[in-house]
Amino acid sequence: MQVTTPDPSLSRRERERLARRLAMLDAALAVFGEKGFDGATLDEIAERAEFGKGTLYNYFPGGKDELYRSLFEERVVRGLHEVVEAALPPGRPLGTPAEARAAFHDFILGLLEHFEANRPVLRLYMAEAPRVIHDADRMGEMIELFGGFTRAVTRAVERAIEAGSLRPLPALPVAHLLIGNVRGVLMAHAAAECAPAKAEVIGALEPATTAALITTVLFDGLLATPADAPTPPDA
Amino acid sequence: MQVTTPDPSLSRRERERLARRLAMLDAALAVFGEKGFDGATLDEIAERAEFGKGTLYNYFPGGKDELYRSLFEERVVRGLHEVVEAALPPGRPLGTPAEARAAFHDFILGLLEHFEANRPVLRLYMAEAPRVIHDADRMGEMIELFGGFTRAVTRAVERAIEAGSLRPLPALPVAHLLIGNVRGVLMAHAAAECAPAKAEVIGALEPATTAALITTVLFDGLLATPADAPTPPDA
DNA sequence: TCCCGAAGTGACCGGCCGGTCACCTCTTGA
DNA sequence: TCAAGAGGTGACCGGCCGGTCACTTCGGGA
Repeated sequence: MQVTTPDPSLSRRERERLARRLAMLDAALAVFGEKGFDGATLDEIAERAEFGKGTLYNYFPGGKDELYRSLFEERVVRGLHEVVEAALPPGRPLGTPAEARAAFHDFILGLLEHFEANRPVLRLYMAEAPRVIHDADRMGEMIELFGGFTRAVTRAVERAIEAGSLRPLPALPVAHLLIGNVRGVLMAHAAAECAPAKAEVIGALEPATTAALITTVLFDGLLATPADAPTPPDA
Repeated sequence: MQVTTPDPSLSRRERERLARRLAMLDAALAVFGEKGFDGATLDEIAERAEFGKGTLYNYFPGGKDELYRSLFEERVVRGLHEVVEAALPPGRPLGTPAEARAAFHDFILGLLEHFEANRPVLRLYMAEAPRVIHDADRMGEMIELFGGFTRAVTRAVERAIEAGSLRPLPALPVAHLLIGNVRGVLMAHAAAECAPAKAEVIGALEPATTAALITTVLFDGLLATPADAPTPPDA
């Protein structure tokens, strides 16, 4: 994640600044992820980033809030965008049911694998995003931040509906459902990781299996059909 | 809610004690719901409940934590149980696809209506439950608390699968998906209520419409079928 | 080599809040 | 009527943490 191409056009000074900024964001991600926004302390973030606390304010004058917002912009939301751009680019054909199914399956799997590989981001997303419910301004910002992602998914759903490969349902709520299903599974991941002793209540969670299940349920439906005997996509 | 049958078998003293306890829980629910666990102060809870702060410790010796846990047990989880008991009792027939569809539709609608009528509980559930990710012990308790609810839904799914009305998929993940879909919509409710200015990004949210949509997607699937023209269950 | 300013630092401050406890009040029962 | 104690109270305490700022360090140019 955050491949940080060194970009030789920058002066040494500038590159150093950028690297330090990233180190601070890394530390902040780790601490916010472990302790949550309120539980995290700037002292601990500064210590892990190996900078004095005062230096944090050079890079993030807005303090804790700005650190937090930057983390959401640069780690959480950017990751979501990368996944949707990879799996559902505007050019990807969705004209047949099989194409639509494959594309959304890739999207679901992409999300699962992305967060599998970025646990601290997952924890931040799962535990800290809902926090903003308590603050209308922050909630507004958050909706705006995630809006681009939701819109991209919605557009893909619209295209598939217009092409006749998906049922003519309202696209926005369908996109929400798609995303919500993955979010639910990711929440279970995070919970299982946090309390491994109770993990059996949650069930198996490999990305591939899970993506197959979600795709089956969402696209083919739960109801039994005559074609059921030759359809064993479960674990 | 919390109908609080006065129960004449109790002495006046005991009834008063119970009433005060409920008043405190009401106040705590309101404050936790508005400010979140960390943002809520015992002073404000005590003030709203019209008791001195010290009195809180007579009723909830464990302080803030116990108040919080009691709220989850007595408001959040109890509400979920009531919904599942009403819509998916062990005796309800699930033998045909139509029966299964109807039962789970009732369940989904029941959840939506329950939280529509209990906004503070909704806010607590949505914003504060994920907080426990940062604490393995609390997460364990929470999983245990919600376990009964999940198990009840899982059993209903199992019954429907055994009866042949649902596809033979693993029941537990399917139950998670069911619950997760509703949770996603409820999250959108909470978000829209918090930042009404941005609500258009989220879409319409009446319980009946939403329940119909979720049921259609989950049970019939998203893929277009030949029977699509005569199937307009959208808003 | 020395000077200067940009960058880094961490001790300190002020406010906040969970929890305590010495005091008060009000009921009860004799 | 009054004594006793159960129950209620809120001022206070101690610790914590976000944010500040006077001081130090460092690098680069003259």
